[in-house]
This record gives sequence, structure tokens and C-alpha cells, in this order.
Amino acid sequence: MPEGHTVHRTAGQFRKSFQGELVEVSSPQGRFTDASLISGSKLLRAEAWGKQLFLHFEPAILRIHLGIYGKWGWSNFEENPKEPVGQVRARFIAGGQLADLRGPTACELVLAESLDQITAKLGPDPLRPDPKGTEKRRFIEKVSRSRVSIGQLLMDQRVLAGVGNVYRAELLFRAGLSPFVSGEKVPIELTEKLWDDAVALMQIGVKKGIMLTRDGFLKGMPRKADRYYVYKREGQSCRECGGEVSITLMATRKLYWCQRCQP
DNA sequence: GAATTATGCCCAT
DNA sequence: TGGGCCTAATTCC
Repeated sequence: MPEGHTVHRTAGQFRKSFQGELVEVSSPQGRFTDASLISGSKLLRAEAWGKQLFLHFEPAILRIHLGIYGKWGWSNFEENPKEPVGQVRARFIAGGQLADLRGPTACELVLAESLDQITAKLGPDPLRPDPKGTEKRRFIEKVSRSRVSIGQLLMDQRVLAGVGNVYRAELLFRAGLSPFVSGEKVPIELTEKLWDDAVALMQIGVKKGIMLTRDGFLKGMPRKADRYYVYKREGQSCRECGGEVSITLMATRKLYWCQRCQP
């Protein structure tokens, strides 16, 4: 299951393989009943916003959210596409390129006017182009006006779109910030640092296709066990101070942090 | 091979 | 707060 960087990569894949093409859209599983409304139409553009993917077909926009189970499968074919394996919600085909979508939380058509309503509810996305340079400010304002803990705010898609449980834990560790500080009490320089670091880390994620948050591991493809400072490392020793990495539940999600490095 | 777990989010209560 | 979604990788035995 992806955080925002994966969705941006998928948008890029769609642009590369399908943009400007007439795309055949079907639902082998049958649950995406509106497939016929866009099948054979042109893909005008593909964009990601946080964890959502928007595929702009001529008749309507397809909104896709993978949720926790959703997966993409990509392949090429010469003559005939392979038979769908398992439950394929939606299948996209053009020019010998095939994309299968399985298990998404959302795969539905929306009209252009309702797209605005959807994106208006989303916070700034560190991976989206920001021509006016307003997005960092938007993030800082949302954080500084909230009494909710920064650990929860970083997971709130209305505050910051695209960050999930892994980047949340790693961003807080890298900022040396306790997850339990309320938004309004986080020093502004630290909030600014959180945003800048999210931009940097998620861009690495898009480039490499993995989440990698440790400095000094940018070359090659580090093993999973080496990629994070605290995520999924509860009980192990902190890479910086040697103390024990802690785990707790915060709003139903597992939160990992180092009590000594993030006082 | 079986059981557990997950990078998310919605809804009913 | 708890259940549900519905897939696949990882971990346990």
C-alpha cells in the first residue's frame, strides 16, 4: 500500500503509456460498472493529489484510491493481453500496454465540477508543482491553528496530502520532534522543516520507487531493514542514541518514535 | 501452508 | 470505538 510518492509514480506511468491514447477500459471482475462509459475514449491527462489518482478521460474523470489493499499490475503484450488473474477491478489497455487494478477502495467516475469539491478538501501535497509557492504556507497555517497533536496532523489528508504512517514517523524523527506536541505549539521553524523534509524525502521516493528516509543510503537500493530510522523498529536500538525505539497507538495507527531523540 | 500484518479510510454506533 | 473492505507480502510454525 502506497503513500503519495507511489501514486505520483503511477500518474507518471499513465502519462507515459496512455496519455493521448484511446484507452480500452474494462472490469473483468464486474464491480466497476461504469467502465463502458469511458472505454475507447482518450486519456487527456493523469494527475496525483496525495493518495488519489485522477485519470482525465474525455467523458469523465476516473478517481482511484488504493486504500490499504489496492495494487497495480503492469505488463506488455504482443498479440493478445493475458487473461486476468484473480479479482481485477479495472483493466486499461492501449498500444500493447496493460494495467490491472486490484482491490482499490475507490474506482469511480466523477464529473469535472465535483473534482473541485474533492480537491478542495485535500491539503497541500509536497509532490505537486507549486507555481505560486503558497503550499508550504498553507501547511504551516493549518498546523499552527490546530490543537491536535502533530503526529495526527501529519496523517490528516486535509492538512498534508500524501504522507502516511511511514513518512509520518520518519519525518518526526528527523525533525527531533515529539509526536505528542500539539500543532499550535510546534515552533514555526520546525513546521517549516517538516514540510521541506517531506518534499525532499517524497521526491526520493518518486525517483527510487521505495521509501528511503536515512541519510547516507541514497546510492543503490538499500535493504528494507536499513531504510528507516524508527518505522517498524520497535524494541530495537535507536540508530542515533542507542535507546529503545517505542511504539504506541495513536488514533488507531501504530506510531513509532524514539523517546530520547524526540523529547 | 497457515496466520499475521499492512504504506488507508469510510461508516455505523 | 469497532468493523469492514478484499489483496499480497511477510512471518510463523
